[in-house]
Amino acid sequence: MFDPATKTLANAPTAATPSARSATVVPINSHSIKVACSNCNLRELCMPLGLNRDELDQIDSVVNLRRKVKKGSLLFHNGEKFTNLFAIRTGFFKSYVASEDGHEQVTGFQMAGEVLGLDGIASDHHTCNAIALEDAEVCLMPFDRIEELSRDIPSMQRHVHKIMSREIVRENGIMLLLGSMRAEERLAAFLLNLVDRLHARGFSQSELVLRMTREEIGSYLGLKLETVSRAFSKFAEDGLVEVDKRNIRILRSDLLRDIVGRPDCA
Amino acid sequence: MFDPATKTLANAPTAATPSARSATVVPINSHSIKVACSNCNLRELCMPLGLNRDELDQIDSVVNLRRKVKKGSLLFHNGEKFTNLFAIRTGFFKSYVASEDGHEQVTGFQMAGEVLGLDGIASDHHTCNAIALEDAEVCLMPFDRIEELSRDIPSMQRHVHKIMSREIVRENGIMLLLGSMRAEERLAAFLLNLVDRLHARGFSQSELVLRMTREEIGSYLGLKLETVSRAFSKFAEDGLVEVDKRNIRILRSDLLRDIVGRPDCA
DNA sequence: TTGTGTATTTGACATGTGTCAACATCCACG
DNA sequence: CGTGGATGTTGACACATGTCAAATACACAA
Repeated sequence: MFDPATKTLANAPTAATPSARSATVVPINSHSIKVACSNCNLRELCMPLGLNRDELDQIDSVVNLRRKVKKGSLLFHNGEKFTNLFAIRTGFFKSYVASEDGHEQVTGFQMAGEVLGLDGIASDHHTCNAIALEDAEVCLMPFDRIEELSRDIPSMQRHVHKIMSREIVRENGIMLLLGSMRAEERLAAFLLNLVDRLHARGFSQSELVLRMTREEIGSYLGLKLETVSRAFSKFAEDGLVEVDKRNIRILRSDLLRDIVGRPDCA
Repeated sequence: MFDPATKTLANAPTAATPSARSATVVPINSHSIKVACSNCNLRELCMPLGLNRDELDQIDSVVNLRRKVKKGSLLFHNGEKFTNLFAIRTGFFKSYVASEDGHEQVTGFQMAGEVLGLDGIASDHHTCNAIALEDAEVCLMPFDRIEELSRDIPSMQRHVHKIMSREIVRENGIMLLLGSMRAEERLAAFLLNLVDRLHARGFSQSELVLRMTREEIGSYLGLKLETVSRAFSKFAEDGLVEVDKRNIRILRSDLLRDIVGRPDCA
């Protein structure tokens, strides 16, 4: 039907040396390979702007470990001791909580430049799980070092606060979605949100590849997978999107926006 | 039927001088009235423990304004410039977001010792609204001063981070509730959560007075007010609670817990 | 290549919750 | 001491979404 974006989520080189494949924690030698925050092309997404050379060096000295996470494996899990925040360099994650009876509720999907693990600060232990939906690489940010840096660098401190507040605001939005929207409104909001975030990372405004199953979308949106599937079919039928499995092309984002905005437009 | 708790939410003296009633912002003279954080009986709820005299004095110098908020009036609203966090001293609030079409989604109910306004940090403007459900008094905490303090006092810094993380974790729980629970499970979870928080403040483990309408409960839980009412009636019929308007007595918290835990126990 | 399991779509039907309406109750206020 | 509006309860019915089932397509391993 159409040619979905095949570009990987980050512009970072994906050709990891095969010999390093098996290691899960990779120390970075900042002399040989310049892979520190200071020259990371995602810096503007996950670090404050306007830092001077000295401040960047301080950050580099804190964020110097990477971890590769294979598709399907956990980055952290409920109950695990909290020590690091994780900045996603490449790949795509879902975070979720599990209720006592085993039900899984997806609480978010995270992509390059976003931060995982904020839930762990409250009690020194993670309260949710994060799993890679595709092969991924994350930067480890030891939280006590982040706090030290925040004390030295006010813009860093403000940045950390903004990241946490942003997550609170995001979840407020999800509560609105879960509490008052109907199936098609939810899916429309979801698609627009995803494509916006991808666009901010240099991808198409209209094409996206879903990294998650219908069931995972449904969990996130408080719907069953069949309902998600039907909503996709409805959108396709109405000419709002083209759907080819997980390849989505948005044809009428204006109409999708209308659906989100007005609860009663069928 | 029974005698609901009539005690006000905080143990602080409620007899404000009538002359001060009209003022909305009341500067505190720490010499004449000792009403600073350092001797506030809610300190253990909203400030870090283990601070020394000097650190407490620093906090007192930052948190020195109070605001009275009459029942039904806004503490802050969407779009308003963010400058302060608010610690609730007495009273009860709801926070809510509004969608474009006017729908209101309650995002939380806050009581004494809890903090409001964290949503504003992300963009320097509030993104939700907070309204007093009963006459209330809050302490104003200028956020830039809080950040200064956090740089000087590591335990203060950690405390601020924990408060924000706690909010993230709370909202994760609400997402689980909204995404996967049914009406009675939601209401049971809601009641248990409320009574727990009240109990932590010295109130009964079994009796509570709801400060919000059925409609507000419904908005928070993603239900219509009639559904909330029916769920209350069902609980009463089954002998789990006694319901007399907004006065609730929990008779079988064990069974309420069962309802929350097991989705399919009718 | 064939086989096996996962993911997705679609249909038929069930049901939980929403919608609408009537009524009861209570509080604020004249 | 009434009275009107907000709040809460309950019933009848509608409908959006869940549930169950079947068919298809695809990915991946043998």
